[in-house]
Amino acid sequence: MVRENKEELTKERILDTAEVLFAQKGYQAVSVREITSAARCNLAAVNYHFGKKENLYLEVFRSRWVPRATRIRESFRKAVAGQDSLSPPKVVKALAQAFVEGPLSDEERLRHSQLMTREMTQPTRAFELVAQEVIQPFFKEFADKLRSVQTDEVDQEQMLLNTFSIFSMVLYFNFARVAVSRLTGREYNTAFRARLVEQITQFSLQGLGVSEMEA
Amino acid sequence: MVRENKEELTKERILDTAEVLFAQKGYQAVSVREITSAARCNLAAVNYHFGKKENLYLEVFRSRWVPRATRIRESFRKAVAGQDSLSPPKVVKALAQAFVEGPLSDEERLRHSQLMTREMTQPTRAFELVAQEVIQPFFKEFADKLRSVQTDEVDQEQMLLNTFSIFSMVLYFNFARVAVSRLTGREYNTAFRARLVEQITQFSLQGLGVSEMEA
DNA sequence: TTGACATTCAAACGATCGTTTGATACAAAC
DNA sequence: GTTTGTATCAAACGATCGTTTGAATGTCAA
Repeated sequence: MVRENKEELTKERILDTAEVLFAQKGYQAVSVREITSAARCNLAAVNYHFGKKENLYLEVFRSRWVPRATRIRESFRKAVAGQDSLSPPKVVKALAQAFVEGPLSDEERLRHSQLMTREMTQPTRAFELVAQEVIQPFFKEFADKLRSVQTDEVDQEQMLLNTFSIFSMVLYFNFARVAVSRLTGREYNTAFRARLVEQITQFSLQGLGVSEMEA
Repeated sequence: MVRENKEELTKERILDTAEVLFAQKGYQAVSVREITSAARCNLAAVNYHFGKKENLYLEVFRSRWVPRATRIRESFRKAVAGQDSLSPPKVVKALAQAFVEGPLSDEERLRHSQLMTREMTQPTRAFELVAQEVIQPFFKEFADKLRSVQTDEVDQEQMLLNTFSIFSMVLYFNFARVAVSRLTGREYNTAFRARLVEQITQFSLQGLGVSEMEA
C-alpha cells in the first residue's frame, strides 16, 4: 500500500525529473525512456502512474509549476502586505523581486519561466491551467493593488497592457538569460539579478508615469 | 541542370513549408515526412537537398529568418532616416513600428518571433547565427541611434538593459499574442497592433526618462 | 499462511522516426 | 545516339518512439 519514504517515491521522482527535462528540451524532445532512466525507475512506471506521457506533462504543471507560481505570488503578497505605506514604486519592485530574486532557487526560476514561455508560444492543454489558475488571478491581483495606490485614473485595458509590459520584462530577463548574459557579458549571479530588479522597477515605474523613486 | 521556374523549385518549397512548421511546432515535433508531404515532394528530397534535417533547420534561419530580420532592420533604418529632426520618441516608435506593424505580414511576424523565441529559450546551432548576424548588430545600431539623440549621458550597460527592456515588450507582444488576445479580449488586428505600438512607445519612452511625447 | 493489492520489472508490441539505396526520368553536352 | 549530371521516386534500412503485457516482488489484512 503506502510505501515508506526512505527514499522519495517513484512517482515524485518522475515528476521532478520530468519537469527538469521538459523545461530544458520541451515535451517532444524528451522521451519516456530518458525520464525513467534519469529517475532511476522502470520504463513502464510512467504509464503505470500517469497513464500516458501527456498526462505526466499535465501533472508536472499541476503538481510542480502551479505551486511554485503560488509561492511567487505569496512572496509578492507578503512583500506588499509588510509595508505600512504603499506606493506604486513599492508594488512594482515587490513584483520584480518576487520573480527575479524571490523565493525560488536559480534553477527553479529558470525552469519556471522556460515552461511558461513554452506554453505561451505554443499552448497545449496545460495552458488553460496556467491561464486560469495563475496568470489571470495574478494579473488581477497585481493590477488591483497597483490601482489602489495610484493617484490618476487608468482604464482597465491600459492597466492590463501596463501589466503585460512589466511581465514581459520579468519573463524575458528570465527565459532569455542565455542571450542576456552573452550580450551584456555579465554572469547571471546575485549582483546581476539585483541590477535587473532595479532595471525592471525603474523602467516600469517611469512607464507607469511615476516620476520619483524611493527604495 | 538548371530547372525552369514554372513552379517554385522543390528546395525552395521545402524551405518555405519547413519554416512554417518549425515555427508552429518546434524542431523535434516536426517530422521530415510532414515537411515533404506538405511541400508536395518526395521524402528523400530533404536529405538530397540539405543532407540532413538539422541542416534544413539551419538553412531556414540562413535563407528565411535572417533576410526577414534584415527587412525589419531596414524598415527601422528608413524610418529614422526619413526624419529631418530626430528625437528619442521617434527612434523608439520607429523600432516598435518596424517590429509590430512593419514590413512583414501577420503570419510572417508570428513565425519570425516564434523562431526567435525558440532560439532564445533553448539555443541550438542557429543561435550563433541569430546572435552574431542579427541581434548584436541591431542592438548596437539601435543603441547608437538612441544615444546620439539623447541629451543626458547613459553608460553602456544601462543602455543595453534599456534596449533589452524595449525588445522584451516587442517580442512578448508578438510571440505571446495568443495569451495577450485571450486576456485582453481583443483580436490581434490592425487597430490592436497600433495600440500595442503606442503602448510600447509610451512605456519605453518614460522608461528612458523622456517626459513629453510627440507623434 | 494465505489472499488481495500495489508496485516494479524485463520484454515485446506496432508505429514512426531520420536516413539510405537503387532505379528512373529528364535535360543538356558531346 | 550516347554520355553525363541533376532531380525525383518508391521502397526499405535500423533505430527509437510511446505503450502494453504478464510475470515477479513486496506489503498488509485476514
